[in-house]
Amino acid sequence: MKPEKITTNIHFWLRIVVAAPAHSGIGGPLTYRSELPLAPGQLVRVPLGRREVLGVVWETLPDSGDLPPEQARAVLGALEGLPPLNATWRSLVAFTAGYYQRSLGEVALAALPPQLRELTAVQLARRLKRPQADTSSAETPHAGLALSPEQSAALDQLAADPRPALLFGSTGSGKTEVYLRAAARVLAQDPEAQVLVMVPEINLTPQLQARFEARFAHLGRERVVALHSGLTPAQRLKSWLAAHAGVARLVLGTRMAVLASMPNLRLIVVDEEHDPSYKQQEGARYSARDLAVYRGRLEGQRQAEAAGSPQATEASPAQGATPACNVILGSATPSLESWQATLAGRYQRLSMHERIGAQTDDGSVQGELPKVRMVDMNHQPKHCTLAPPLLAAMAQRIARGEQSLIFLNRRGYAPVLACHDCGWKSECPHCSAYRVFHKIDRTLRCHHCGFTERVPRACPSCGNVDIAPVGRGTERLEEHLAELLQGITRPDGSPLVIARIDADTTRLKGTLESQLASVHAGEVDVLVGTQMIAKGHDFRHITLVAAVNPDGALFSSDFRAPERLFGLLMQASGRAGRNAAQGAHSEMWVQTFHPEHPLFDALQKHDYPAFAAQELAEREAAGMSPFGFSALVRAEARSQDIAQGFLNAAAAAAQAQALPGHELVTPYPAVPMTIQRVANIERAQMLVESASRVALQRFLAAWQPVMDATRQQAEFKPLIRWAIDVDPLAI
DNA sequence: AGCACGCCGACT
DNA sequence: GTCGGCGTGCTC
Repeated sequence: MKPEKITTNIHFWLRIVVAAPAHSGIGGPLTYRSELPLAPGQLVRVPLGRREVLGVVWETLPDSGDLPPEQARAVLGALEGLPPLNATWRSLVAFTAGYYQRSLGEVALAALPPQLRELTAVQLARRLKRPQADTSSAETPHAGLALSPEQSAALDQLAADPRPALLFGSTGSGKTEVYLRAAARVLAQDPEAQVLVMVPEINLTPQLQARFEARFAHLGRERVVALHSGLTPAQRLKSWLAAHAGVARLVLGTRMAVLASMPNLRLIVVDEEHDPSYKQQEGARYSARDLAVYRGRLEGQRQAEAAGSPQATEASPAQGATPACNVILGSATPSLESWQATLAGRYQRLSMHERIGAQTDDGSVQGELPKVRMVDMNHQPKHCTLAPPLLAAMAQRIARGEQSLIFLNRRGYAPVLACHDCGWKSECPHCSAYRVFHKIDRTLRCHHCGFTERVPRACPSCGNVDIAPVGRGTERLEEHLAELLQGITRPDGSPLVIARIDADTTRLKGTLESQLASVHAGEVDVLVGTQMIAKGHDFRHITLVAAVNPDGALFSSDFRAPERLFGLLMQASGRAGRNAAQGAHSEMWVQTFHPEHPLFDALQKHDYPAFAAQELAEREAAGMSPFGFSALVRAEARSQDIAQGFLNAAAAAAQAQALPGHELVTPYPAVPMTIQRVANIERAQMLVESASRVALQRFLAAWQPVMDATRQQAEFKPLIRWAIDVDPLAI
């Protein structure tokens, strides 16, 4: 870069972060100069190469530092009217970048709404000038129904104890009401306070948003905003700006919301905290739940400091409020990490187990948990998909005008198409996986790379026309059920209706909503679906839930599979009988070849603590999370040799150089990933374990440059990419 | 990540 | 003769 002439001798030196990945050589902030003083946290436009990019001022310098002054380029301008991102936000970003091994800029810029990068000064000014939200009306929030003793106790404990709280409450125990009350209390105590509520999926935001908006209508319009990737860029910018300006009092969002700028954040709620969606699966692979806990601590520290120092009053006018930012993690089946934290005393546990009837509309009281019935498939007719007793139970429900929900975690018609003559199977030519047979459009589809072909009329290998589907997906189950239940009628004599909900039937926007609506309206007698219907949807008239084939998770190589299965089954059983009148005869059916498995025993008793105790004992013995810490390094190349070779070479280099922390860290040899090849790319991974989180962190930080250097070696040039996943969900 | 520059194949 | 493929390299 040609040195630019410096036209004035008054300048300020700044370190500014820009969006560049860690391996680009500019992982940290870059030095710029400015004629105007700029504060840390200011958003600025800066020249980078030949483009203009958005940056965040990270720190101010007394001089140009180690960079020759003439090489520093001038800041083009600050984004006028935007208050700087505060120190807490910057600490949170710095922690995230460090912990998850990404560059500061990557995390910082990814946390800002994308539209902010393109906006001109004029456009931004217009955005900021928009009428602010109304001032709060004097109207008091409605008194609401009386809380249950458990709910009151939970709220009291929350106010008294600053530790993160695990709100352990079964489906229907009224966790949402606790969130609402806790939020209401914080918002009422401090007119500036903000609350962040996170949910695992975008699907779940509209209903919850409606509920929060109704409850907080007295605060004025636009005080409740949503923040998730389903918003248009303009909406997302609007919500973000409202949160950043402190106008939005309540932000409801998905995992991305944990990095939203909220200058007066006083409460964070993570609903369904065990949900794997909170772990970002690309870019900076952070866990929004873990960051929420960290952020709560940071915000609490900031407020404690603010309360203690005299000059802080301007920033925080709150009087008499407790200097803390509560974090509530809610779940009926907590992650074992959070559960263990309550056992160790790092989190407080708030338990709620009475089932409360619908709070708002029908005013019904106590519901009962459904009875869990295990079906031993060893004692059922061979090769039957649905056991006769289950079918009989379903038929009964239909005749009574009640609904059934049947789970099968496998979409499509059949997972494989096979030739019985020569043994051909519908493998994907680009992946190490089978293509799934979709009967509806007669295609073979690869669920990994998307490769789709019409079903061949005869075996492509031997020409035999006798090729047949093997196994069952939701599509085939739906078809099968129609045959098995043929002739069964509803109370009014009309034929039964079977519907299916999975990723295939809801591809079009809005179809999920309309399908759910028809279930709610009672138009459907039997609903077949994948786990997407287990989450959040409150089906009042379902009195039977069945899991057709949950065995896969019992002996999976993925150590978290049992935890997920237990959660899914508990959640599924919670779908049944939320209507108190029907609760008494609601049932959860589980078909299994392993009825003696302790997981099912705990399930039958609805006993999460027993299940957690079993799992934790196993995890502790194996040194796995939450008793040990791990990271995965993944590499992709055209050949396994290159991908694995790179990982092994990088590990060898780390060993040779005795990187900090190495004596407490164990890298395992590189292995192919479970699905070894996707879209013709070979994938390998290396597990790195340690009993010490700190040692693992130090090791990874030091290892990154070593990996960069390894990458530069000629033999690893063909490597496509590599990435570190800290605290991976699955190994 | 962008976005250059740079050196080899089929087209107005 | 140029348009354009993506390999390599740099950005305060």
